[in-house]
Parts: sequence; structure tokens; C-alpha cells
Amino acid sequence: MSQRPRRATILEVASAAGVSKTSVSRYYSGERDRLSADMSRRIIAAAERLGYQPNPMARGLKGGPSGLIGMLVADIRNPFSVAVMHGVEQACREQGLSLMVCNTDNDPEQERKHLALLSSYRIEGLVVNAAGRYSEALSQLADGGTPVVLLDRALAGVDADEVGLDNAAAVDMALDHLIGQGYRRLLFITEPPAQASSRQARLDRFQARCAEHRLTGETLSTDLGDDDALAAALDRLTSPERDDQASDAMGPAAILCGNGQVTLAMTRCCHRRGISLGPLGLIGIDELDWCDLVDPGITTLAQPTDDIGQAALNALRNRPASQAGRAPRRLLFAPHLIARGSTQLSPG
Amino acid sequence: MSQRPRRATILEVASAAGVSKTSVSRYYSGERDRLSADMSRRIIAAAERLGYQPNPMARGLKGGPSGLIGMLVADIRNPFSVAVMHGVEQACREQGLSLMVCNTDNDPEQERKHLALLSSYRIEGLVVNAAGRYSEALSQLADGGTPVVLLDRALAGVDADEVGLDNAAAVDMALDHLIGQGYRRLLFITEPPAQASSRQARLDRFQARCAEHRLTGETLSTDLGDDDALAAALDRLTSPERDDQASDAMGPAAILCGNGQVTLAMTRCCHRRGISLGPLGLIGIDELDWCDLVDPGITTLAQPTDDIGQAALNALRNRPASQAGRAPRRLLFAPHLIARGSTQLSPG
DNA sequence: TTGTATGCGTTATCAA
DNA sequence: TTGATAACGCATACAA
Repeated sequence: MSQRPRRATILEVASAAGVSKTSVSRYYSGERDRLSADMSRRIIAAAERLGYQPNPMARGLKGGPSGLIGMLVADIRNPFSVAVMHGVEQACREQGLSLMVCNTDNDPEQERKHLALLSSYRIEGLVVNAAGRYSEALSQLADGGTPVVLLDRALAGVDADEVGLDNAAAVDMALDHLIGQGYRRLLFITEPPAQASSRQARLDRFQARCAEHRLTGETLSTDLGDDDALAAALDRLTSPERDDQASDAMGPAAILCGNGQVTLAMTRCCHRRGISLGPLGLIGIDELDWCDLVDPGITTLAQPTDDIGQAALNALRNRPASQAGRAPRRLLFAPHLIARGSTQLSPG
Repeated sequence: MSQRPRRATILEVASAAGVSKTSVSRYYSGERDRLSADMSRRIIAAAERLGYQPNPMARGLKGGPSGLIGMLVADIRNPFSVAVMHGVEQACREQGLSLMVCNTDNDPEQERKHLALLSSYRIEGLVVNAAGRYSEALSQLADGGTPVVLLDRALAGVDADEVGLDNAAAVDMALDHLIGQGYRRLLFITEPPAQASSRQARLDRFQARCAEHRLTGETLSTDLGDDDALAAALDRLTSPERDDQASDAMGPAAILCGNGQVTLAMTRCCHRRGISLGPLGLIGIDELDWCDLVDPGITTLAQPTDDIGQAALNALRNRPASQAGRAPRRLLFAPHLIARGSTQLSPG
């Protein structure tokens, strides 16, 4: 409709209200109490009429607060990431902040670009859940004073707090549950650990605890791309034809899936091969929509994603002014066991 | 590490390189060919050393291209939205654009805020998948010349193209499939149609086609909040105790779920009540991770989400300069039927 | 081919 | 309590 739909500027509002632009600026900078009632009235009237809204770019140029939080997500299609993002978002809303999300799709180049963008938009904080490599750009941002929180991964050389799952506790819970249910031969499956510290942490803990308990604890690292690797591991676990000893004597077998993606891939693999769960144990880290729906129900360790998201934003905001030399904080959350049929040896 | 981690400015690069800032600006504005080799070399060296990167805010202030595409998502936890977002993102990457995503969580206030933000960041286009109400802010943005594409919903009064599923074709496919499989009593379940035009379109088509075929075609609109509504509808459909006529004579019953969320809720409802699918038909619009995993497999109509995402970005970019009076384009995509056990009357 | 000067919309500093 | 003016970092018309 309108011929000149360009957004009104502070100057236009000022002249329309018959005041100086400084006053208008003050009004929008939260110094309303320092303006006379009459002035406030005229400003708001003019602004209303012109549909004025301060331009964040110009604002940002001057260095004022942007009210912007950024979030970098490695894989937007991972339900866990989305769930946490939702938590961050809720927290932002409560504090009147806006959240901008960039998906890097595990592409370092994208990560760099998005980082540069967010940084130049003067975000007041950044939640990062990106590829686990060291990032020069990220480090620069953190050194530049922008609070950074690492989500679900640690990154050496970057001055940032960490928020995520208590991986050791999670693995312990999984193992205790499996052992308590009578499983004795364990297999841990993970996506490549090099890409995320949490994967490595879970893997390490798994191996340590298995050794402690003197249990057979094998591990498989795969990118889930080829079903064959999963199938092979499955065969090894389920077929009792082993050289060393009679595996039956060693008791039933169970799989611990390192995250939701693995749980999906593994469940699918079992489903295809007609392997029924329960007799073969299956427990996964991360709760998913469908875990109560597929056959005996998939036992999971649910992460408190909302809490994690909230904590991430809090860590961003409550950070002590002087960071120098301070050891990064680590906010770890315990998971919640949801026991279902897939870890029940005999159908209840 | 660095004491003065503030990002380097064009001026600093210029003086470090011993040239004027204009030349540096030119270098970064794609006019490198108009600079002498020597100058280019010095500029890039200085920029490299200082880690210089142009400030998009300052750039944006002047009105240059921002290389930014915005996307508004109503519910980030909806896998369909995420899948489309991924498509948009891929397309952006190919064109060297950055995508910023804001989740409105179906909150009009959030939508308004995010819209204002994106708009002020001079986005070159906006993909909107938000609540289906008319939005003054959105309309203003579109009138202001920013290309807008409506995703999966129409919005009267907004000058924008539409991209999404061919809802009529989808419902037709579903109905043809169900009827072909022998189902005769049909129930369509949708989330509140008022919130999204696509829901209404699917509902309308369902009713029209059922009338055409002289089939019992009931509908249920629910927000999925209470399981009871679903359960009641289920009972009505499955229990043959009806007043009008012997329902058995009318043949087997099937449910068409209006989207993925409905499919999930309905599958869960059936699962809880021990109703086996197949004998009760179930088909859902939207393919989901777990559809091949739960009991007989859930038949779905998969949307070509990547194509839709691509098309959305294309619509944004290839838009004729003068929009005035032009009827909005409508880019509709046909779904792809994935037949599974849930629409097979007798187990194959 | 290179440089100078000006303006983009806002906030901050200072003066009134 | 208010206003004039100088930055902020960059692009661009214009001059050299």
C-alpha cells in the first residue's frame, strides 16, 4: 500500500514530536524517568503514528546492548539439540532477549561464517553446540569478551563454560540398570568420538566401568552411514559362536547406544533383522518421541533438556566480569532413567 | 590472550596497509579487479594479520546487500519444519547466503519481536512458517519490499508467494490408497484448522471427496492436548454399537492424520489401548523417523521437504522486481506415498 | 587507479 | 530536563 514504506527514523519521530532526537533516543533507552511527562507523551504519540522502531543496526554500531543471544547448532535435525534450543529460547523470552539460531550442519566453513555474522551483530552471548574441533573464530569471540557456553562438548583453548549431561553418571546409571536386569555382555555404540567430547567421555566411562566390573565391554565407533558395521557388531554379540569361551555362560547381551541417533539406527537394524529386544538388551542415551511406541518399548536415559537450556543461558548472563585465569565452570546434569521393555530379559 | 580483542576496523587495516580505507572497502565490495596488484597484496596482508572482517552492521546501515535470509518457524520441534529449514539452508549455502532462524513457539508476541529484529537486520528475504493469523508486521515488511515466502500456509492480505504441499493431491492420494485397500469408514484428525491454512485445505478436501465417494467421512479437530478426545473418536470409530446402521456392513475403518504431530498422538493412543493397526487403518501426512519401526509400520505421505525448502529460497530470489498487483505465486509439491502395514487390512 | 568527504540511524558527551 | 554534536564502521559520489 504505502509508497514509502521505509522504516521511520529517530529523526523523523523527533521532528514530528517537536523535540530533539536525543530525547527520543533517551525514551527508548530506558531513561524515560528523566523526561518530562509532556515530552514522553508527545514522543510516544509520534512514534506510534509513524510506527517507529529503533534500528538495532545503528544501535549496534554505537555499541549499545543488542538484546541478542546467538546459538550455533551442529545438526538441527538432532532432536536433542532442538530440545535444548527450546530451553534456551524459553529462558531468553523470560529475560526479554531474542535468540538467533544458526545451523552449521557440521560444516566448519559454515560455522566460521555464522560465527562471524553473529559476532558482528554484537550478540551478548553465544551457545555453541558445534563440531568439536578447535575454532580460531570461536576463541577470538570469547577472548573478545563475548560470553560463550559450550553445549554438550568441551573445547580446549576456548575460554568458555560448559553445560551438558553428566556423562559419567549417565553411563553408570545405564550400566547399573543393565547389570541389575541380568545382562552381562555389553556393547557400547557411539558416533565418532573425535567429533564431540561427550562421546569420548561416555566411551571412556563405559570402558572403565566394564573393566571394574570385569564385564565383557566391547565398543563400536561408527558414523551410522553403513548399516553393515552395526549389523556385524550385532552378529558378534548375538551369535554364541565365539572362540574364547561359551558365551552363553557369560550371560545375556545388551547394547548401550551413545545418543539418540545411534538408538534410532540400532533399533532399525534390530527391527530389520527380526531381533527382538529385551532378550537382547537395548538402552539409549536421549529420550525420543517414539521410544514408548516401538515394540517392547525402548529404555532410555532422558536428558533434562529444558534445564540444560536454561542453565546455558544463565551461565552466559551470570558470568563474573573478570574471566581472566578463571577455570571454566562445568554445569553437569544427571539424566533420568525411563525403563521400558527393551531392558527386560523375560517379557513381564 | 590479546589485550585489545576488539575487532579490527577498516581504518586500522587501511593504515596498516598504508592505503586509504576506500581501497580496503573496495577490496571487500568485490571490486578487487579495479585495484592494483600491489595494493591488493598489501590489503590482504594487513587484513589477514589483523583478522579483519567487515562489520555487517555498519554495512547494513548504509543499505548494501546483507547476504542474510531470515526464517520464522512456528514450532521448531516439528520435524517437518526442521526438514524444510534444512532444505532452505542448503539452498542458502549454495548461494553464499546465511540463514538466521527464529522460533516463535506459536507466540504472536515473539513473532512480532523476531520479525522486527530480522527486518532491521536488512534480511534480503524471509521464509515464514508461523501462526496463520494476519500479521501487521509481516505485511509491512512485505510492502517494504522484502521478499516474503509463506511456507505451508496462506495469509490473506500479505503480498507473498506460497510454497508447500499440494494438499488436495495429498488428501486424494491418501483417500485413494485407503479405499483401494478396502477401508470404508474414514476419520480425519487435524490440529485446529484456524491456525494454518494447510490444515483447513486438507480438511476441506477430505470432506469434499468423502461426499463424492459417498463415504462416511468424519472429522475431528483437536489440539492434541487431551488424549481423551482422540480416544473418544477412536471408540466411536471402532465400536460397532451405532444407532444409524450396522457399521460392519459399512466396512473397515481408517484414520487419516493431518500431520506428523497427529500421527504421533494417534499412534500413541492406539498403542495404549492395544488397538492393532492394519485392521484399523492409519495413514499420516508427513514421514517420520519411526514410521517404519512401530508395529506393522505406519503408512505415510512423505513431503519433499528438501525440494520445498529449495523452492522457498528460489521464490525469494527470482521474484520479479515489480510486485504490484501481481497475484501471489503458489508452488505446490506432491507428496510421496510410503505404504506400510498400517493400511493393510489383513497381515500380508 | 586511488583518495576525500559525506551520510546511514543511533547513542554518548557535553553544554545549556 | 533538554539539545547540539561527535562518534560508531562502512560505502559511495566525487575529485584527483
